[in-house]
Amino acid sequence: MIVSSDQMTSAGGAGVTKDRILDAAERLFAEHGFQATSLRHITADAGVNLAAVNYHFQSKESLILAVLIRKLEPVNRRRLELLDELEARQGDSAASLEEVLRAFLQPVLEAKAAGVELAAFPRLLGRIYTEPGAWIEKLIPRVFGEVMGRFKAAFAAALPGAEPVEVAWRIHFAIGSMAHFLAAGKLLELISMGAADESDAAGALERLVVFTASGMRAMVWRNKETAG
Amino acid sequence: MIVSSDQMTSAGGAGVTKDRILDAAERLFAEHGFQATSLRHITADAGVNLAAVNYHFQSKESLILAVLIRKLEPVNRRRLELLDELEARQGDSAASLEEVLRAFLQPVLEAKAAGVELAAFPRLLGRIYTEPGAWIEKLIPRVFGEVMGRFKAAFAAALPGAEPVEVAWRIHFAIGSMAHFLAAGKLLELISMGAADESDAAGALERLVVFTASGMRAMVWRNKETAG
DNA sequence: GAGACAATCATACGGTCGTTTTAAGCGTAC
DNA sequence: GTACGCTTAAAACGACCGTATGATTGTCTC
Repeated sequence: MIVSSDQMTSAGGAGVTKDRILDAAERLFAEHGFQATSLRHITADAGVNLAAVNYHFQSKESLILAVLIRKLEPVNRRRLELLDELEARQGDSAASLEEVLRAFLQPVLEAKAAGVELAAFPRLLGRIYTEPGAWIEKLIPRVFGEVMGRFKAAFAAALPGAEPVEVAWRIHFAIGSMAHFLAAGKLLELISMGAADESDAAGALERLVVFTASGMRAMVWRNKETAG
Repeated sequence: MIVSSDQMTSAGGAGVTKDRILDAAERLFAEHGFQATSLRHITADAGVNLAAVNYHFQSKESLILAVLIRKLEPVNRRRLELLDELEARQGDSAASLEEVLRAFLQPVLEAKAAGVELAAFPRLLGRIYTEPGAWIEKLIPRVFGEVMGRFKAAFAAALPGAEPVEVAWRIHFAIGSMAHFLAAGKLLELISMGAADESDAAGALERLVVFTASGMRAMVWRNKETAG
């Protein structure tokens, strides 16, 4: 119960309590889901008072948003970094589909490998449009707006001849493979009866890139065949 | 408050209340999720008494299981039907990857097109391994045991040269694309900015089959190239 | 008709939830 | 040294949760 004084200064040491809440919330949300995790669990785990949540964040919803944003921001920043490098290296010519996919997928799988629990987010994504009130819709443009725009253009450039609508379908399927891997990775062990290792980040990335690149390209070819 | 007498006979008319509960629960679970849907919501929506849930089902968990099993059984029966037809038609030679995929995917998309709300299940799948107590793990073998076994063999036959572990990876990715389409179909409209139509069942099936078939095959080829 | 029986009813129990209120502790500025 | 932010603390609020209980209903069997 002894707290050093610098924990409470407003000018000096920054909000320790706030970060403790965020850390505990992130851990518990990932483990039990959002609804099932109560503020009392979080504050008990963080060793802070219950009321601190509603003081630093205004509500549980805002806390969830803060946790997700903090978790996803570095991933998306790394994605844009890789895409920047890629485009700088390519110059005028378009980057290959595999390279764009790698830039998109690698930061996520890296984060997963580094122990960041990302399983909660795909689950949340699927829930956004079915939850009453759609309380979190504003998260999408805020967190994914830039990434979505940049990568849509990159994918379109890497898939010449595909209409924008078809590019969207392919991106959607590719995200699906990734999201399902993140959210239900353990299911892989069940399908393979223990033989496959979901924690093999490098192997997973390579397999994901090959799988999605081929799937996305196949749809282009098919389009060309049937339509052109 | 006037109820016809045949609603209460135990011998004659079958459990009307039970079905009303299942219907309301299915609708509300799909709309709000499992945790967020209370038994009071369900019984109010079904127009039955609160205690009826714990009378006909023993607990909320059992109700959830009953809802899911009722919803998924026809889908999986149809899957096996299509696979039976396919294998009977093929005789000794293996069915093509596309055909196996179609048998696997079509019943799900058909059900979705027919208005059966399936979005809740992928979400649940992702949650199974993170929920405390894993209260629903027994659902997987019960509902998917036969389907999983039969289709694993069919996929392996359609992907000659692939080790079982690699087949599992591919199935996992393919399921991911499907599950993500079911769970977050509306996200597609957002990516395409309203141009793509997620309710186009035939188009979705065709795109899914092409995408996943190509992805799964590409991993075989790559394996042959690098390993052979 | 009387009793057995399954189904439905109104109601209550013990808990937990998110949030609010009120008070206290602390560093800083005047 | 005292008034003033900012942060934490303890306790309570009203609401809702899943479940259990005991009475009541209508129907069937004898």
